[in-house]
Amino acid sequence: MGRTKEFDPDTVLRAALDLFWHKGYEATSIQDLVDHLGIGRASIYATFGNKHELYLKALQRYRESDTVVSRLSQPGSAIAAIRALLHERVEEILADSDRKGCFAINTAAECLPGDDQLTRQVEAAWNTVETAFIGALYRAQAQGELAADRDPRALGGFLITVLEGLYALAKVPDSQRLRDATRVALSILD
Amino acid sequence: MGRTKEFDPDTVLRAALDLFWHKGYEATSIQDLVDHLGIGRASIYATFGNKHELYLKALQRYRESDTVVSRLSQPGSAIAAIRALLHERVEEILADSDRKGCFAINTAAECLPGDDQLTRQVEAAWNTVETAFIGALYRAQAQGELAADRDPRALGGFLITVLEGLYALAKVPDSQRLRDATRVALSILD
DNA sequence: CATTTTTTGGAACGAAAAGTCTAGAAAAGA
DNA sequence: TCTTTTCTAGACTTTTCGTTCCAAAAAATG
Repeated sequence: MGRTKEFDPDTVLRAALDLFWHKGYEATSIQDLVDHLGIGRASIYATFGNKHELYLKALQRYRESDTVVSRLSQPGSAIAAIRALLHERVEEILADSDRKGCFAINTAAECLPGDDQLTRQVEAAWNTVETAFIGALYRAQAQGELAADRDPRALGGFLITVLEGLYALAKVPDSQRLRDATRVALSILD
Repeated sequence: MGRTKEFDPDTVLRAALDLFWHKGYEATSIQDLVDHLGIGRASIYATFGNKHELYLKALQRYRESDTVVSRLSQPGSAIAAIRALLHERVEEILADSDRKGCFAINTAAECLPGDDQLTRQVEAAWNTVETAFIGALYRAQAQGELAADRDPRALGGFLITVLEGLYALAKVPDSQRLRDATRVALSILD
């Protein structure tokens, strides 16, 4: 019983994520959200709580929609998957006229340290990605594509550092720099 | 003629930089600045203009105090200088209990794109660092420490990407990850 | 069809924001 | 020493912030 919502909460959350991603936490006002989400103030508060909770949920939504883990755990060559992922991400960055970068980095740079909940989310996000890299590298060793004396853990830490570096530089993208950096970084796997 | 300032503008600017670095642009209010700089509102506006101009000057001040260029152009082995710089920066990141990260990245993540003046400053900052890396790599080739068939430009782009990646991850520092990443990255120069 | 429950848009709230203004204090030059 | 000029502290203004409240509207149940 009772009236049903006129909107799809997940669609609205996705729109909120886009806005936060584009403008950052502090610079995005509730009025901005009202204007872009297509629903009223009261509906925002009733559905998502306050601004901070909404941002937190947007970050969770961002993490859920990230494809790194699935891309790296597909069957087939793990090394090829890593290479394809990095190249794909660089081209994505260069093609994005909005220059939004990585939502996790944007969050980290603006809100960390000092926000414990966001800190935990960002930490978890990066741990997830790093673990995916490490897992892929172990698979690569099993597949004989990575020498047994290489250290998957160290290489995983290296790869996420490079990936986040690329996303950091994405705010002022230079196609040659980003492609060169990717190529050099991947040569580590040869 | 006329009264003299009771404060040293550069000291105050440095303090403003510290505060912006710690809290970010939007989250730092003029009141915060008044409380921390030790001078009155009117003095802030009279000396530095509005908040945005003050932030811009703080960023310029940050760039001027950066030591990457001088560290990389010291006489002696250029490769050793690059290695020392990266290791030093990682230890600096790990030792910084404030977890402020890199002011340029923080600025880029929060204020770019959308602020043309800050964009130009961040772009110039990164170009300066990248150029310093490239110059050091050319010197390394001249010194016979880097093979002649390596591409200093591509390696320079790679090194700044790694450095900024390390700074991005500095918000949730993991000593093993950062040290591993640095070690792997520097193995490129072997 | 009526009742109940929840959503909805917009008005309203107090707090805090950025920036301005004014009165007085202090230093430099005559 | 007296005048002039600039600096300083804090009150003030206007706007915008995040959040709450309220009356009307609409869907689901009986």
